[in-house]
Amino acid sequence: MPLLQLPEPYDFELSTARYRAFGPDRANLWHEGALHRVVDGRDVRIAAAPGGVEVEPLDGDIEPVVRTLLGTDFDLAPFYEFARGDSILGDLVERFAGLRPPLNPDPFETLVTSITAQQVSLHAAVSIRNRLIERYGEPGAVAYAFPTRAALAEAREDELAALGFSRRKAEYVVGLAASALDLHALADLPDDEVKDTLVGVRGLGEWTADWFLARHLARPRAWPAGDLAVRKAVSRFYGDGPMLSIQDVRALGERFDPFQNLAAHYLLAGSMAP
DNA sequence: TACCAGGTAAAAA
DNA sequence: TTTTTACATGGT
Repeated sequence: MPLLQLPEPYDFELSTARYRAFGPDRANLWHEGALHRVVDGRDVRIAAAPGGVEVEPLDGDIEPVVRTLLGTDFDLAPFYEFARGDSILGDLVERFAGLRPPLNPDPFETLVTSITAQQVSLHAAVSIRNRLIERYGEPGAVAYAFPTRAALAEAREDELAALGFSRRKAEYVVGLAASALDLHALADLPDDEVKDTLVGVRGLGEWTADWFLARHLARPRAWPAGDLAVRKAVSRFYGDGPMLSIQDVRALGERFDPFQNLAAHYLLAGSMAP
């Protein structure tokens, strides 16, 4: 069985918890102890193994996608060193040692996923997204390939609405898919230009742009201050009672510079636990 | 049954 | 310019 070595520390259970937390995700499916995702039409199975992960099948096209999916881009050592200077964050990095935020390998999928999650609970978002995947995606052996941009560019808004999208969100998804914007080119731009570009697209606001920077581009300073769960987490760990405003949370993120992205994920992890 | 949930654009003030 | 409202589903 092909083994992919991962940097230490790496905690597979912790890092993949997101794929199980809000119900099964058809495109990143947890099945019999392994994570499945379709890469270039092939169903790839990823499971924990001593010294890394078993990946089947594995080749030069699949490896970078799996590495992205497992968040190996993140360099934890300097962040952990930084966290020791903050008693709250220091405690969290000990409790969640080896947690690496999983990244979404595809920019279009990242944005459509964010649109589905706008405003509604993540349980509701996953449910609606799964119906989208089953309707417009391609089934693999276990998981589904997420719908292509071309497939959604030609989708009827009525049909998306029938899947549970609001009329507005159906317009956002089809409009984004049919737009001329080169989503892969965003990877070459600095954070603020990525945000400016995305926020200029109808249906994509600052929250969506911040999570795109954090969970697709793995930008170290990405800080989704407007995210309700981030606000709750920051308020719990650094506030004194009432929930902090978006502006307060945005300002407070400066204390984690240049590790805002990892800090956000560890705070969220700590917030999920009792 | 209500109400809230990892927002956004457009209308109204 | 700032504040309010409509939106749609799933869980509690």
